[in-house]
Amino acid sequence: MVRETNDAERPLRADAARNRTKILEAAAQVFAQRGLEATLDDVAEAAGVGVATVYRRFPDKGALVVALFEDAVEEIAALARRASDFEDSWAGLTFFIEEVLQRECANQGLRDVIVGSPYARERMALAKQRIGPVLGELIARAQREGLVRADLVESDVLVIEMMISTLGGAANKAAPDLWRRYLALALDALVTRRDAPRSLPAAPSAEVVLEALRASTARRGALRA
Amino acid sequence: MVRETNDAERPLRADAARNRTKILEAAAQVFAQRGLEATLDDVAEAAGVGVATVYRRFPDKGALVVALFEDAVEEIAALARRASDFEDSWAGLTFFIEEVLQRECANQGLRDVIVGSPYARERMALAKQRIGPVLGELIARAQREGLVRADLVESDVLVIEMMISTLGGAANKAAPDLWRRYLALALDALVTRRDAPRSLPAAPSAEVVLEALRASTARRGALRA
DNA sequence: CATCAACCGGAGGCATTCACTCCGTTTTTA
DNA sequence: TAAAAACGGAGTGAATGCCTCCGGTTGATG
Repeated sequence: MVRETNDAERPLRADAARNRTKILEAAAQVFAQRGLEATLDDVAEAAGVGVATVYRRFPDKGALVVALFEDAVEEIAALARRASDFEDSWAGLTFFIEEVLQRECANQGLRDVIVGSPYARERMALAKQRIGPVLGELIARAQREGLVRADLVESDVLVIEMMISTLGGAANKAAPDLWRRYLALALDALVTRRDAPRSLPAAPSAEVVLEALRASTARRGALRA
Repeated sequence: MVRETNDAERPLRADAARNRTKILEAAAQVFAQRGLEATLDDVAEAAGVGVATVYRRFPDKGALVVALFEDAVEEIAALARRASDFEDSWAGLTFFIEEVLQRECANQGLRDVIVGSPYARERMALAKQRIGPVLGELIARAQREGLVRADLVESDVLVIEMMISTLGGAANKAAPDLWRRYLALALDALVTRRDAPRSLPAAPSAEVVLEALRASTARRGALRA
């Protein structure tokens, strides 16, 4: 799952290698749950390790983030290619949107990376350059076939995913599938025409939704006292 | 526009009253643009006044926020009532959503208040208790008339407004009307059935959109380096 | 089993941010 | 003109967060 020690260097001592793994696992867990705003101290604690040990393996927070998420980003690029191979372009498009959204909602850290965290900014910019055209072509095909509204633009998809994942990630504990409701709603907006609306996954109680709402906008300072 | 000095107290000195006004105006401006995460030091500077002067007039940040936004919140409650008076329930609903959204997008501070900033939390909770039923009834009426999808729920409206205003507020400088595009999209999702999609306000360049995206999720730490 | 490089932990260092206060000076009012 | 009111902005204290230092421990090696 994670690349072993650098190729040209002598292997790590057994305990060091063990700790490196523990760190990556803990980081995956912590960043997924709390996003990149989690501290390396948090990661260290979750790994049952001192902070210094983390910094001994990874020069800084950004390095750890990149190590953790480059696979995930790669996977998204692969999803775009798979989506564009669908016979049914609309199915391909929804496939892509849903798969990405699911990953973003399950993983706040991934979402931060995608939306442009400076910890992995240019890495992500590169990926976007590859994904963009593929996605754009898929949309164009769906439009040619009259399945998707003609005025839809590639960046709309990004925006929609960002809007939904903001809520989805925050709601994760109380209502892990809340995002599916708004995905369904969004998809209904993308088609050229429809008769009956597709059925929506059930909404949780208003309290849960409101709480998710608040959590999702937690720009510090604005929302914490 | 803003209430004068407290009723029972002796009137402020001329310069003090003048400054109080300048502070409120500056705060309105600053909070609108940058949200409640703006500092009282920022407000003071914008007002051309020392921080102490701000604190002399308002015991703390929360007091200033409440003084600034209670009218705006009240106005939203009024909008809900006006909306429910519409003959055409769908028109009423879209009226409400659009008016609120416009205010939220033009005013990040208002958005923070609505979404649950602790600076005005219970104030807002009270307002929601009044607005909720009115909005709920309006939705129910539109559903009875077959205009709005049957599975729409009151909190959905809140969620949609929050999702769009997140983006809209952030995009304010580069693309002040970007939110209208996603509002149009969202409305297309709410109706029971439609043939042609309503036309969408034009999308700005992808760069602008991406930048807005990034700005809108600026949870500090996750996105600032 | 002895040696020592590699590794470990976690207490700080350092820089930043932000709400709020203190106090010597200035302005208003009576 | 003098006292009361108000002023400004440097300063305080409390977080927060990235990262480092260093005295002690542990694992590979002969």
